Amino acid sequence: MRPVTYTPEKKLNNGRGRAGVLATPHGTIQTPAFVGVATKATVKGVATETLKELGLQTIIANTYHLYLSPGEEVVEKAGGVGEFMRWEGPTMTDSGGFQVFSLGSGFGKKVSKFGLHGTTPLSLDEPFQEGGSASAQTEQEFSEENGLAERSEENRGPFRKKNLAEATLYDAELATSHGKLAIVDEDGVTFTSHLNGDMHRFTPERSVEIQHKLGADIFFAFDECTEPTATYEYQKAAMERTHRWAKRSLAAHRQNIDANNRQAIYGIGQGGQFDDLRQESARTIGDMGFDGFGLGGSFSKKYGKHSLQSALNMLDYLPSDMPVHGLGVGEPEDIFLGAEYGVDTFDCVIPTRNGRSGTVFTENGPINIENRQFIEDFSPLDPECGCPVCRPASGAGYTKAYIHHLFRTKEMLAPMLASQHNIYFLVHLTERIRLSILDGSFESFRDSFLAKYKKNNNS
RNA sequence: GCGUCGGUGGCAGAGUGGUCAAUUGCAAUUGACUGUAAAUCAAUCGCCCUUGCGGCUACGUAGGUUCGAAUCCUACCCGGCGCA
Repeated sequence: MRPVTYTPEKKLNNGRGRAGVLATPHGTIQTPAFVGVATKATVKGVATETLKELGLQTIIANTYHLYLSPGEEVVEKAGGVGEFMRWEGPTMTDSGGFQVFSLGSGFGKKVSKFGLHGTTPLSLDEPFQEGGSASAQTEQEFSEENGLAERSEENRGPFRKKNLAEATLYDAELATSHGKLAIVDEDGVTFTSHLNGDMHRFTPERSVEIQHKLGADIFFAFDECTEPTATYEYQKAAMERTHRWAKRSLAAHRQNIDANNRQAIYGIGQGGQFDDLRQESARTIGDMGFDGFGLGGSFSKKYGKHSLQSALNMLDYLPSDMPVHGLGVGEPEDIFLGAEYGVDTFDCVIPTRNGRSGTVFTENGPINIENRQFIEDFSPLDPECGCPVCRPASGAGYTKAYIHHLFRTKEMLAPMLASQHNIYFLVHLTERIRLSILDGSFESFRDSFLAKYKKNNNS
């Protein structure tokens, strides 16, 4: 018996979307469900005991970030990521593959033909022919977008001699180039920080090893998330590499009997915006024997409106009843879309990231609570919301004017309240979608919700 | 009263003859954010408009020097400090 099993309860007429139950060693998840993002073993701004109050059933932490700090051994000693943060429910960890994308695109990701034991290091300045850089974004552009100051804190990880040694073996020049690149090779990925010179290396086996120590109920195979705008050739190469890594991730997991009894591994499908690649990826990953499937990619609006839609078609080629997780899918419209196509669980930073910058979800579309117009608005964030911020058990909820004031005065309670409200909003939206699937009203619920939600912002 | 230093856009504070409608920070206005290098980032921020290497008004007030002044000179007003 596998540690995580999925049981569908009811399907939509399209034969794709469904409601079901995902059973894990730490409890069941009623799906579709929204998963809280706890990258560094904390949902930013929300105390663990509050998470349940918001309706979250599960959280997902990040391998790369916990490896950097406090280190996977510490988390293991703490009893696993769930125990570490005193979360009693089901947990997930992401593999760190996304960092190949987010760090790599920032630094001008390069792909090396030479593996760990290659004799001739690839010149850092030389464009790689087999697909080339996945990103046209320059380092300078990146700096302007992201701000240098924030990087140093994020990258201030423990210095690891072992990784430096590996990386040095891999490419001596990297040590003195101050890590302007994330370098992908057949064996894995070398990450470097140009601010502090730290080097880190992930391979599928290493990612799985770390995730075993993190101990989540569900974890992901190490993949390469690509820039959605990358060329067909690159997407294909990255996808095939991801498939090879998936096989290795799975093998590494199956070797560990103990972990096999306690943890489930999901394989991640890629393919960018190309239907044939997506199809191939679903078939390949679906046939490998994973416990579940991760819909990989990056579906930010800036990459076009229908990138998610086309990626979702790949789910048709998976074994039926294989649980599906939508990685980084969380805009209300996208949750509807995902649920319609059979995504069971969704994780997304958007409730907390947007919450921290003052964007608040409401039934009538998102608002920016910092805007001047709310200075004397004494109504709740969303009149129809039942969250602890809008409607605490003790009485009247917080008003827009109050939260507006908290943001204006930079009080730490401001992003906390906004994040909590946003999490509740998405959790309960997903829950209502689940209920609508169960009672057969999905389409009408979707249409009425979106009509209202999009009325004031036709995005 | 004498001496001295200083009065710059909402605030703080650069600039000290032309490339200054004026660096920068804060505030303000708006926008962005989809497996978190994010309690972050971006744009705008004197007035007018045909939005342009455009016009106008501006650097305490009033004059002056100069082809040209926020920048130099004179007087006055105001403020800090020192001495009476």
